[in-house]
Amino acid sequence: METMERYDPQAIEAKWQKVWADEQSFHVPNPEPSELASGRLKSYVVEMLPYPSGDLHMGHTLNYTIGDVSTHLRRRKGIQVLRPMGYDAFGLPAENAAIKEGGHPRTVTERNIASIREQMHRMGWAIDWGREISTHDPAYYRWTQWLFLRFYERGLAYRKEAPVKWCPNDQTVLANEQVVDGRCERCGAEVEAKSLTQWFFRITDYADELLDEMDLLEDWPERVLTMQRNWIGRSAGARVVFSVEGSGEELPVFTTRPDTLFGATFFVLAPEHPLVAELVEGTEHAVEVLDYVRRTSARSEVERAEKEKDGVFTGRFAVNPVNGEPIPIWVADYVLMGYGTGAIMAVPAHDERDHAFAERYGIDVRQVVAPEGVSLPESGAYVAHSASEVLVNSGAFDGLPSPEAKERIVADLAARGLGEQTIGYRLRDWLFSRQRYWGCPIPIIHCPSCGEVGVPDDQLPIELPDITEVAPKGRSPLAAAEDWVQTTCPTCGGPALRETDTMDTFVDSSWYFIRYTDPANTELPFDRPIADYWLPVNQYIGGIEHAVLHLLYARFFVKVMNELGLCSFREPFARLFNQGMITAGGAKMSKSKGNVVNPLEFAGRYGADTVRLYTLFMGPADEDMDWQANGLEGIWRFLNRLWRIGHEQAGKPAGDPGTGALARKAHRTIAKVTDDIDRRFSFHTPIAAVMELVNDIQRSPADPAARFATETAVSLIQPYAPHVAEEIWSVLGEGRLWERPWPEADAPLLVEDEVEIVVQVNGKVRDRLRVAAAIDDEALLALALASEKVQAHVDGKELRKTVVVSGRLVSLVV
RNA sequence: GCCGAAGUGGCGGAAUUGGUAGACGCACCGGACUCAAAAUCCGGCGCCUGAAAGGGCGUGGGGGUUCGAUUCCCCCCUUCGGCACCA
Repeated sequence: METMERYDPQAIEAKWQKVWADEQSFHVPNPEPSELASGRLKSYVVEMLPYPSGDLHMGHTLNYTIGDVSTHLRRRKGIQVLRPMGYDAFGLPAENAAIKEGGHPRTVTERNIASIREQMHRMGWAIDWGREISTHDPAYYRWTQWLFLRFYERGLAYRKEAPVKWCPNDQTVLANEQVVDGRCERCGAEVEAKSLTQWFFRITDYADELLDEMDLLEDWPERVLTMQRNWIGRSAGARVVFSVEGSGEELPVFTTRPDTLFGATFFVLAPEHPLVAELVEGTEHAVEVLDYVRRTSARSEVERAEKEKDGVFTGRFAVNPVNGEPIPIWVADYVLMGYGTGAIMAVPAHDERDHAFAERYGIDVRQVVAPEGVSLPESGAYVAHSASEVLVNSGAFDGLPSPEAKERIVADLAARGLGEQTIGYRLRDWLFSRQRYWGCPIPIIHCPSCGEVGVPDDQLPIELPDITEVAPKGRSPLAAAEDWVQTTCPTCGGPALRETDTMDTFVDSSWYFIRYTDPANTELPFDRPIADYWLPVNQYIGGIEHAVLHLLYARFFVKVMNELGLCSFREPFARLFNQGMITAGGAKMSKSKGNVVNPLEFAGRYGADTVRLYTLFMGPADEDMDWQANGLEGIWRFLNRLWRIGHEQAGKPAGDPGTGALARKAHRTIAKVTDDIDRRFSFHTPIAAVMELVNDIQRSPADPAARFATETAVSLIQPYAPHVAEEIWSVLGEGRLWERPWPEADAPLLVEDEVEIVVQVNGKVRDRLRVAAAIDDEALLALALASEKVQAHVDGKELRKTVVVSGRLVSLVV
């Protein structure tokens, strides 16, 4: 036998990567204005852009290989596919690295970008490099600032003093979404409560749209939608106005149980409630109450939640609007200022927390709803509410079912101006200002006479000044750049100061997927017709960790951009795929644990194709997977086998494959691979299917369909392993594989002409018969009954029932 | 506590609409080739029982529906994820 070149992934991969780079094979130009409505098949595939940490990790490899498979498949189906890449370049890691090294964050970031770009090329991903963007580039953040100003003009970005979460380690405030179990999402430090003046986006104005417009999404994982729903936390209830006895001052509360109003036996204010100090001023309770408020503010969130419920009496009373009854007003930290009105009516008979509190302080418990027909137990009984209950002890409302009572009581209050139906949300406004250097400057000027003034558009971008001391000190390091801070007011021309906080990086990443469509635009963030042509994103791919961060913010941004007339779509991402996490030894990979697996290391040993295939072969891409390096061997063997078979078959004439078993297998494989990737988003099962096909070819290399089957296998594996597939194709097929049409299965050949039929007796498999697929049910039943193995179990017993499923089985009951 | 997802050989996993459980791969065992090794190829590989043919059991546990259940229903256990003093 002639000697054959060995499979040498390093040489092959370098060769094809050079071709793709030189020819810009994956560059997709925007359509001309006249082509926008051409009805041409197009698709927009975006993967969450990487934070340029310098090293490509397994998460990137999985993410971008999924995107690559989707992209190649769509492209070869004749669809014009946009698939760009960029860098989420602002943020703490680069800044912290720079502080450690003594360099500038920009230097560190740009070095990392160069490195990660190089590694992406090395993996052979089919990216349109002509649209590369980076969020730290003034040409990009100019438009982040421009968008901020549009939000600001509409009152959707505002500054206020509020209780906020502060990370003592990162020396900056955090958004609610960045606090996990009372800790900083990034560094794990326990967050502190502070009251500071900060910038917010009014995302709460969009709570209903963020919930209701989930209907516009084509296909998102249910778990992400559930997390967003939980996060927004919409609940229907009522606003009921109590008043302070004596002063008449209004004390509105939010409740989901207005039917229990007659059971309110006390009233509670959050310690941060603005009326607390006023209520106790000059009374004997003042010292104790103010002391309690001080102690509470020193407690962390976690501490507050875990300790036993406590509180103090203010000495004042609130008037219950349903019966005029005065009830004592307490201050307790189990009531949160951030939800509802920061005040509650407490109904200890029907709320566990209120009950615990009442027990501790000896407050009355008054039952006001009970299961229908049940006579009232002695006073003080605690009843958890159940499905069907009627009111008791509630004056004119006694006997009414709870749901009806809710409406009637609120209607009654509304008539007196003391209540209304309303909706409560858990979602808070998005706190986006940060006291750090390496972020997008907020384009605002503070003028002693004009107040807060937006920077005029023609002065954008407000560039981040170069400063040497970027370490955080609890206020923005930018404040130290005096030449930069000192400016003139655009309105009055007088001396003024620049805003020194920077934006959260989640602002940068809330619109980048639109910038890709028009990355060089110097007039606008993007051209509306072009953006409308490509968006919404047909396939968005990324990690689950952004379920309520980036994915919620980006949806909010797009809704506002839509209302600003910048685009006509309401949702950014039609379909979302969340890939699982790749762990090492069952644990999340991290530098501190020293268990980081570097894909490039394995690409150096086996080639990028093997690494790409293996990351997808490990398991379902949307589940977590543990990295087992020895599994790579199986993929390596498979590619070597494909290589050998490809070269063997290349020496044979390409005759008629016929309609034999191997030809049929090839067609079935085409159908399965296409369906699995396209419809099921199953990326690992197609690999197994192609392996099966290759195993079959190996068993019968002289089959008339062997060459066709080999071409098919190479063609089907191309989206996963584009280099080796291309190389084999160059000796086996015509043209360039990445430009070849995706194979189509021949429907008649998908049907087997002979099938295996299972015969069950009383539910147990007793025989398997090979029969013609076209056999009719009667003949099949006769054949089954004729089987010796079957007869051994039927054995003269009475046949009670027979079931024949054509092409599958015969089931006999005796 | 509430919500969601999952539990299948030694391991990763497959079984798409209720119809052959364990595809494909790893590991392991045996064989061929080789002076030998590597590579490659062929075969075996759920558990129990049996010389074999076969038989029994088997998809976290228990029940149910069905001719037939990994798949549907009920109860329970475990793991993971989210939310959590949200009134």
